[in-house]
Amino acid sequence: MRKAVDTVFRYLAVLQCVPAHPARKTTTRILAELREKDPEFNVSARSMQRSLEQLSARFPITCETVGRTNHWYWIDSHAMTQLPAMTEHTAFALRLANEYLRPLMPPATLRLLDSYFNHANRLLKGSALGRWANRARIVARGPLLTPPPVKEDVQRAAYNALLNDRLLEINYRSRSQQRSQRVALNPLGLVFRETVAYLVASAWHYPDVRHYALHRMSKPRLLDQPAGTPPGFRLASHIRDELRFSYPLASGNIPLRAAVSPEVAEHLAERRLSGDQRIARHADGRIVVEASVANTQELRWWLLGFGSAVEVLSPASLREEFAAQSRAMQAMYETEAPS
Amino acid sequence: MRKAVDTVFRYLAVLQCVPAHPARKTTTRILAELREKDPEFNVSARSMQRSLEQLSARFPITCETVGRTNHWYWIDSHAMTQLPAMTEHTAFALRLANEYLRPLMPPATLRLLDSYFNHANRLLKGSALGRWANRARIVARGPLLTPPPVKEDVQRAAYNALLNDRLLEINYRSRSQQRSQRVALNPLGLVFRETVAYLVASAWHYPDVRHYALHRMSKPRLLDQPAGTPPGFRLASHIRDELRFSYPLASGNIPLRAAVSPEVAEHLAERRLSGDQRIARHADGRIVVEASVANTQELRWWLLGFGSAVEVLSPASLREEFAAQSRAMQAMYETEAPS
DNA sequence: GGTTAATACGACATAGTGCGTCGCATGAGA
DNA sequence: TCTCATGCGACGCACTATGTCGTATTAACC
Repeated sequence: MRKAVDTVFRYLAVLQCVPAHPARKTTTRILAELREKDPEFNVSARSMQRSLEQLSARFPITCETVGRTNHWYWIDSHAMTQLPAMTEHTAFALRLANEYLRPLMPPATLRLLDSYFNHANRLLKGSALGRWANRARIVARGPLLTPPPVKEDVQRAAYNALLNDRLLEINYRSRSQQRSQRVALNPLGLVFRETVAYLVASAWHYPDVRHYALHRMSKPRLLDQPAGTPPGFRLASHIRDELRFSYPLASGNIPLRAAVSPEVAEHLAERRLSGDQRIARHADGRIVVEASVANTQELRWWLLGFGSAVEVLSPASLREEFAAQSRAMQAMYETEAPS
Repeated sequence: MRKAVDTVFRYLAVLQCVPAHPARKTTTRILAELREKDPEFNVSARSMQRSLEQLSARFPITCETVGRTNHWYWIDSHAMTQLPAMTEHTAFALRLANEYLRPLMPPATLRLLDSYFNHANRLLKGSALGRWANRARIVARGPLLTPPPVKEDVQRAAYNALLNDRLLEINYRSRSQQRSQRVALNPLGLVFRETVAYLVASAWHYPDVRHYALHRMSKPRLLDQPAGTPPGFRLASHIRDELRFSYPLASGNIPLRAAVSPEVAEHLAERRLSGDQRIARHADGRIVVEASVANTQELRWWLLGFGSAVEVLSPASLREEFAAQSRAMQAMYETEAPS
């Protein structure tokens, strides 16, 4: 039964089945995959050949003829079409997302999303929204840190190794040693800390689990040997243990009480620290914030950043930490600056 | 003249032209838009009606008949197809992006991107990558602040007003006043500060430009009157001026010199403060970082967050600021905590 | 309330095209 | 050299997409 809608449907399925550039599929493979996915895919091989040929006239797909068989692929993965089409609002949101993510994500990971951002930009360029570049600004916290560049092949290999549970052989240039060293890693997880991506892995024979920054890797090679997970390994608990000293992620919450300046109170009135946050204005003019928050290092950073605009009242242990911190700082700054 | 496979591609064009749910287009509008885009779109209106009806049988599009005219739209914006299909790596990157953005973006803006994230999640669910939820973690800086919810209609109206240069009438509940007030705003720009979105606008007759938080708006109504931009207004300079006290974005860079702990040095070795950052290890064991950085409030927050692990050496003015800050903190904490 | 414009939709005839089938050419592997 | 797999040209037919016309319904306007 030949209906144009069916044809459209089928063509879309074909287009979705054709892979993006580095990969490719033969005509018969595409047909087989589609037949398997949808049993009512009753077209002859000839029709499939014709479909692909037709589609290649209007979409950026081509075939490379090796021998007698055609291998199909998308030429330009940046040329993207989607149904339904992206709206201007969504395009704008994507543009914002891009700006937000740029200082946070490893560049190689971000590059995977480039086609989306490009698509959004192309859409906005034509419309009145194009001016929005000058009409929206993101005021970020913290300075813009420059993310270290990760080699694209390293990123791909690391993701693949983790995905397929395979050993990953790389040159690793650790911070302490100048020269890089060839190691085979047993990938267990990925941790992103600000802009840096770390592969959580155990080196070849050794049982201990360590962190390897992706940007210090080079010359990746996927080994055929399957990787093994140490019994009982769980990424969440590993992070808690491994990063205990630098970034403790305590499980329990603590009841925080702090006196804050009007500016900070205003800040917190809009973005609450927790669901149960309460802000009370005392008789003496001080504003006290109460909230149960996770007892983390990040909390300390964040509170400390406000300086004298925030005074931790309780828990007593946290107050003592801050008192010690301020004593140390005061001692530091009261001496003359060394040249 | 009905050329070969034209029908099929025309149907595709129609599918791309039909908007996602909240929006909708009439049959004639779709025809007009397509005719304008592609001059060889010589089909009768009747054909277009038939096309849409046919497509609605296999694709999630429907029409709502208001009066005598049909308004078409995609039912389920979550059902998305993109060409070429999303790869697993990209899906994973999107998933990460989602996690990164959640604490940063206004929820309503984030919701515009939901279909992408959902699409990615659906893709990952089936594959081996599904486990990646337990294999990747983002270690963020700062506690998770709860973003204030923005009403969806407010967000849409605000974006539309800015896009079409139209006056926006809303109920605004300012922080100081309990009751909300009806105001007509002249939209000029959007500013995102942490998770809060502000509309930069001037109220009806008044010449001064102010910031209106989106989450304090309700009952939006787009007016037909065109909005006007004050002569010489530029968002970037406005932010610099308006936010001078809370978030100064000074234009010039300052040469920062700071003594840091080994941990902070390690941190900075990976994410550089600036392109010219240098880290020197002095004879007495102290590590000194030099970089030219923007002279902003965020820089102070960020440096202060490290507490006694960072000692600002120069510029002298900045060091004096930090010395004063630490004196104030010390004074604060050496007195007993008030109950 | 009457009139007009706009839109949707059913019916019908016809052209022309998508699809299956067949057969041949070509390249790879045994 | 033989065999198998794939691509591709050709052919014929069924069937569907399309334009046209007429009618029903609604909104808008005087």
